[in-house]
Amino acid sequence: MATRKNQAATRSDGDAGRDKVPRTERGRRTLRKLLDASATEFGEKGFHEASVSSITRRAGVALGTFYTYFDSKDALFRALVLDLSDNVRTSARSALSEEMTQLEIEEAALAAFLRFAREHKEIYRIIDEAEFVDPQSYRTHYETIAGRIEDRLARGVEAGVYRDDVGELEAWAIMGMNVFVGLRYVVWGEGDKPAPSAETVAKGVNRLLAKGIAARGA
Amino acid sequence: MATRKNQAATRSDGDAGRDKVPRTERGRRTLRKLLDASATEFGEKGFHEASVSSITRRAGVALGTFYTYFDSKDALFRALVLDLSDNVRTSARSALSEEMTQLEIEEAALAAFLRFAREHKEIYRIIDEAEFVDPQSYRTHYETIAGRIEDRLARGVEAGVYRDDVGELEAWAIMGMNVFVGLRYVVWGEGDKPAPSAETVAKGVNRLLAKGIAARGA
Amino acid sequence: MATRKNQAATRSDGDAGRDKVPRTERGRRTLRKLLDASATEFGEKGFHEASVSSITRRAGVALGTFYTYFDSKDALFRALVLDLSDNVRTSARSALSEEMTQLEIEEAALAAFLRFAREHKEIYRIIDEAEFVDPQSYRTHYETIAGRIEDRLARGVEAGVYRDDVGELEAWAIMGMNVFVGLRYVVWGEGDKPAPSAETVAKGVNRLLAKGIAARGA
Amino acid sequence: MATRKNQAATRSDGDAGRDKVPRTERGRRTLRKLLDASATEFGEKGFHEASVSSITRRAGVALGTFYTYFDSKDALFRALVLDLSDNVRTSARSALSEEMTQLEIEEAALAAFLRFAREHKEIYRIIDEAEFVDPQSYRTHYETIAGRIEDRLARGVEAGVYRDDVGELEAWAIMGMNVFVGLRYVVWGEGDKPAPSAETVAKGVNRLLAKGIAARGA
DNA sequence: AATGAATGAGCCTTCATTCAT
DNA sequence: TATGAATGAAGGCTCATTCAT
Repeated sequence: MATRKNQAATRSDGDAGRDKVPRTERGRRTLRKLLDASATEFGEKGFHEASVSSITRRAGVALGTFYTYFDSKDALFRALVLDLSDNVRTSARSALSEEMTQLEIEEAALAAFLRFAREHKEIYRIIDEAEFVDPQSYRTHYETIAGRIEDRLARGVEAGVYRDDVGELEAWAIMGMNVFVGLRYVVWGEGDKPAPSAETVAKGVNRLLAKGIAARGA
Repeated sequence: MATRKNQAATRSDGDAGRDKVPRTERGRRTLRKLLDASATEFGEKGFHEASVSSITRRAGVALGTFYTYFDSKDALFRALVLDLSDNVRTSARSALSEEMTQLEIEEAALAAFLRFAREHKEIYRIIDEAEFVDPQSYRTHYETIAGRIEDRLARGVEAGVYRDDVGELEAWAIMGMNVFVGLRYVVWGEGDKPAPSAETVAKGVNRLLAKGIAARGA
Repeated sequence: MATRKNQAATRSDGDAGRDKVPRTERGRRTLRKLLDASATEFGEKGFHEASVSSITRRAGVALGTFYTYFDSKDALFRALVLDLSDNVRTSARSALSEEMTQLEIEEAALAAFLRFAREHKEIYRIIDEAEFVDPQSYRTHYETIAGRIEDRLARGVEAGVYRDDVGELEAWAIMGMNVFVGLRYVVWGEGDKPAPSAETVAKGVNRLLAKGIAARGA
Repeated sequence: MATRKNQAATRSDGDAGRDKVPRTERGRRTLRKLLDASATEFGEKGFHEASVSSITRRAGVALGTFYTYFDSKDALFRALVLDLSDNVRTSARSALSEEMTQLEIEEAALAAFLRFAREHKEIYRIIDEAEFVDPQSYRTHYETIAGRIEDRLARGVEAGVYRDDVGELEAWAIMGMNVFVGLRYVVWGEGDKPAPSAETVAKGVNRLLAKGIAARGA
């Protein structure tokens, strides 16, 4: 059949499909509106329930305009995951300083993440759904973060403030703690009483991280 | 349910849609085939990519037969999440014994979970996707597990083996560690070298849990 | 991207994609209705203007029913071309008899084709459009017909009624004459005066075929 | 035009939509680029698969520029068909001379057409597709050619070199032969052995035309 | 209980054409 | 004249669910 190149042939991963870059100022503004609208839409409805037409409606542009900037709904989702990953990193990084001890850095990083998540609750749904929509970026997202934690641990070992056998396993454990306390205290909140502050939660986790839960004499 | 707003008038929430219980032996066998087939299908494809017709094809029954046993695709998914939650619990419970110390219990529980996940890798995808398909069962799943951990922590505090200020926060942190090391070492594996055993991973996490990562003198 | 197997991946020619065979009597009736409706629709509008929904409307079935029997609009078109090729052949064959001379056979074949085209004017549009929709079946259609004509010529040579150097070239020339007089006198007709009968046209072409147009003495 | 019923209110037939004539040298160059690009594009993809944006990309101009020169995709197609018809005629005419006999003229005309088609294979696809895109120009194209052949036949009759009952029917038959041997030997070629020359094919067809295929004594 | 044909709402994507600059 | 962003109607296809047998 030589007809229709029937709708988006499932893109093989090798094919980069770089989203089109706008050449005018107006184009840049439209692209921004689409990205913002889609973050909200995906956060509220999840990938499958989200619709391109609803996204363009939110953005206040015509349906077809979407395809001026993205090859497909999938492509937009991928762009968004990258964007959010970047934002998390930037936001965490700016909370750290050279004068902190390694444990303080770890605590500050968690607090920064929790504050970010408080402002961008949709990040949980979007990242989590990447497991199904784009497994590669899901895996990359967590491996990247674990890698950064592991690097920090290595510096702590070097500095003699951490046991010298901590490594990758601990990095993944720390990431898991951070993600789940964020889910519990930031995304789901308390229900009745006010949610504890990001700093309170971070301090509690940091205590466990530093000393464990065993009683002194045990 | 946040999925397809199908022709069927949205059922009011009160209507539990109890799945039909088969009355004959033949019926019981068909139901079992459907459940097994759907676990595989959902594990491989995720909820949205999975299709009822593919599930019935795997099960070797006609499409229409599905609706003799389940009200909807969603209902099947819900049943599956409950089933898996139960299985995880049973499997963990059987690994514990009265003679263990609290920390040993915690370690054994994690090891049991990792072994279970090794056999049922699909559990990650299925539970995770519940966040989108049936948020309530997703939340309930994790709250239930956290609750069980918290109970064990309370017993440890009572017994004087844990610091007396550990509680819910620590329970969620522990659950997060467990989930993420499972994701890293069981679901994703090593790539090159053989994945570490469930016991090795559990021991490593338990050390962090007991003593933290700070160096002795720090 | 692991999502939607995005609409009919352009089928590679190797993949047969056999249309689904109905298992019940009702199914056979529905399939027949769809084939008839699509012949009319394609004949009236051509492939691109034809729409699946219009075809199902004509057939009096629901849109989705179409996909119970065909993988795609393309697949239906392919099936139709085969069907028409078969019908042309059958109709021509039944007009021939063993007692005819080779030239009489050739004339009878053309007359039969013209009568068929008179009843099924859509065949021209459908076959012609295959050049664009499914080039392979277009080429196959004409090569098959030319092959049949060539075989008949060979028999005439053997019998000594044709010059002994006629062959493939003459076969294609004959097919071209037949197709174009069909287009002129059957499909387009006369406008004012009544169109000549199939037999009249066939006789005229046969005279050219037998003796050419040169004057006796020339 | 049988294509897209676009937003634009269907233009009444009276409005010829004369393509805009460029006033500057730069304009003339742009128009030429567009025409050349579209001949290639339509030849490669056919009308429906061809896209205005691909044509402008080939031509190296912006999308919007297209509408400076043509009212629509259809208008461009129509212009192209006329252009090709003209080219065929010019090319054939230049191959004929006053000294030739009528049969020699017929042979030379076919040879010239075949040579032209060899250089412009796209002509087949474009003319054929006119049947669907612009039926009027399709019909006109063939009626014009048949008319020219008929005129030549009349001259042959007058000169006494043709039987005196040849006329329109023979004209259409001749055109059909010419078109189909072109399709067979020029457009599709041989596959393995080199395609026969235009002259060889023309000579073969001319023999059939002059004397028919019946054996001498038959 | 089982079967499989039938239903139709829903949504992604294409692309000719318009328009503001 | 040229540019390229914006528009939106249109249509192919999917698949959960229903229904007649």
